[in-house]
Amino acid sequence: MPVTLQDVAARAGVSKSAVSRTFTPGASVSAKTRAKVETAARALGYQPNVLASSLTTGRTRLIGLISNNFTNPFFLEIFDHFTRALQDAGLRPLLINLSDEVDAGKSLAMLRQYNVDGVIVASSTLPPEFAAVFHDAGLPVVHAFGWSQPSPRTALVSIDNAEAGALAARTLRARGYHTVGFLGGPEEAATTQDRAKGFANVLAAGGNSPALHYAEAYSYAAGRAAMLAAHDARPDVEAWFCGDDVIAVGALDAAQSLGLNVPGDIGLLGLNDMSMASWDRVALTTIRQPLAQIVERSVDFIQRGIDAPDEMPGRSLLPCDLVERGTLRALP
Amino acid sequence: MPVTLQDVAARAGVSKSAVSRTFTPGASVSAKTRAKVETAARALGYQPNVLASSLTTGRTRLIGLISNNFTNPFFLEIFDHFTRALQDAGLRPLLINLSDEVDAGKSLAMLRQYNVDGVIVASSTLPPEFAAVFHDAGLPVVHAFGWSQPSPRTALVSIDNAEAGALAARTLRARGYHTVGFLGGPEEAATTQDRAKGFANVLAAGGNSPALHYAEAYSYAAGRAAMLAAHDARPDVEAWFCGDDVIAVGALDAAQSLGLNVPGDIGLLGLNDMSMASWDRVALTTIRQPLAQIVERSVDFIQRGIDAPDEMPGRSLLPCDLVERGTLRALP
DNA sequence: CACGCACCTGAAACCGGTTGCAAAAGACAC
DNA sequence: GTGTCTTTTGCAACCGGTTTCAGGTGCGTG
Repeated sequence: MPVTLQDVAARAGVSKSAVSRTFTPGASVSAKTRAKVETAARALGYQPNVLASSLTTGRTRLIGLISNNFTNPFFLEIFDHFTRALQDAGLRPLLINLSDEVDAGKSLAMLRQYNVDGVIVASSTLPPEFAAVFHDAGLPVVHAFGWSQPSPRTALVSIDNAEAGALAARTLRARGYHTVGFLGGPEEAATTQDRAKGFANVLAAGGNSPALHYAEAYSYAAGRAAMLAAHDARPDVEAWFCGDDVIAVGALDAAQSLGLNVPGDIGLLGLNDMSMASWDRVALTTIRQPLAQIVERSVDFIQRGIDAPDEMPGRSLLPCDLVERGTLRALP
Repeated sequence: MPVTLQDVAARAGVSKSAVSRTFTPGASVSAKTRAKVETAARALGYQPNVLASSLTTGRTRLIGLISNNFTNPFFLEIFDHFTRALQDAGLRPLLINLSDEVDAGKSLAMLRQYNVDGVIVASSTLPPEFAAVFHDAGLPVVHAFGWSQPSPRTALVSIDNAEAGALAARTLRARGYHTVGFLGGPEEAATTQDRAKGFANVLAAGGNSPALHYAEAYSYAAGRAAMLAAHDARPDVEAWFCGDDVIAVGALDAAQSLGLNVPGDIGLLGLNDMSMASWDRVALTTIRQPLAQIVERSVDFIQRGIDAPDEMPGRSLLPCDLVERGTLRALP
């Protein structure tokens, strides 16, 4: 049913090779045959079969997009940007949901069956070693939104998490909060540790140290539960830097249910600037991740990894900034 | 670098065919050769190349998952379910973001290059004709979350939108709201019209007709703007049935900014039951779409469409139910 | 007009599998 | 041990492309 190279060749009265070359940039075809082929192709509605050509070229233009974060609304924005950016680069995302799958080997097998040209791991909770598995299998990998310590071997695009933590600490201090805490995401995640470290370092300079609590997941429910526990343990904390926005919203509602006024009684600071943070009834003061740039850079790195596999994997830490809304008191 | 059928055959001391047959369910291989092949394959870490086999079988196990709704948080839940369900069925989603692309032909070309086995259109705003384009190209199509009038040719899984509208009307009436309105999503969408119709029909039975207003998109900002305009035009309306939850949240904040108390001064009813609807500070009363079942059924239909292309496309309208929260007054 | 050269072109091999076919091997009954 | 029937097996062709290679074409030049 679908029209093939052969069909076009027959109709144009040339060989398969001629047709193939017409569609291969940089191949040697005369203007005349090119014209003949193009007319025939148009008439037949010919679409080259990428999969068939991948057999010989070894390129599928397929990119595995892996994530385990399908409950965090910020990731819809991430997917939106990634799908567009990949499409614009002529690549196609094969979306892999790792939410219940912890085994990197298994997803590697899935992706190799499809000969993907590269892998983008979009997750702040998957460990660096996870991405390394793909690298060891000879695939270009970019870990986006991950940890920020020097990476073993894979490309990385992320904010500087320690710097984000530091920015959070400076922000809270500038607003006169003395006793502050970190209400982080999953404790074992490298990003969480990086943020905690940056946060604590700045406080240490002033002779303080933060209360540390962790939510079990990046979700509203986990954030709410963590805040209740954290406040119970440390009712003296005046402001919490939350692991991310969705945790912060959970914390916000927990505070409300405890009868605490935000930002009067307690301050909350998020991270990400997901779209809901700007809803009036949320109005979350937060640290913005430069989403578009992280995605753009990631796709750029993946392209480079494909074109020049032996080059050193890139590494890019982008700056964040503060978005002032209503959950921290104003600067004095 | 990657290990091929040939390598396994050589190591096992058998022909390529034997290896191929070992991995083809239902093929005729003796237990002895099967064992030899399996040991060799395991030792080499062999992964059959789906793409190569697709050349002869015509099956890629790739499914195009098309959506244009990357700003509506409910769709993250949809993607979560779809990716899992497809994975469980041994299929892989090729995610296509149509947000800026209106041309069905162009996305068809993209998908044909990859020989997808089928297409799932997950969108309430793309017109039925859009899905039909894929059908005409000979691809199994399922339109999920779409309109509910008899479909031209493609499979459809959705709620009964007219019935959802009717349920909304009955719900508002039972709570004593007299003058009510529909604050729909994009006016041209078939789903919007279906919901409006069902809503109006029930009211007509009581001799009433609803105020009708439409948001320009399924987004917070559009919902907020639409509510401001709608209230300006019809300040007498006591309760609005909103096109979906994210529009409803926009409306909720608009009401707040107008100094209206919800549900005291004005009632709001959503549709979808997205996760944020249950946030304390949202607490949206809404009509729940049976997300998991819609997805499950869609994947089932796609499988059937692949296995038996000539069968009539399926059609499934699933029931919704009311989730009572805080944006409508209680039953008397 | 013959020669050299750059440029095009088609035949054929190949990518990694599947499958129809005919021959080989086993199973079974006698 | 033989004949027949059923499995199992390998060969070779094929899926839809790409690419090497050798030969063909057209051109400018001496």
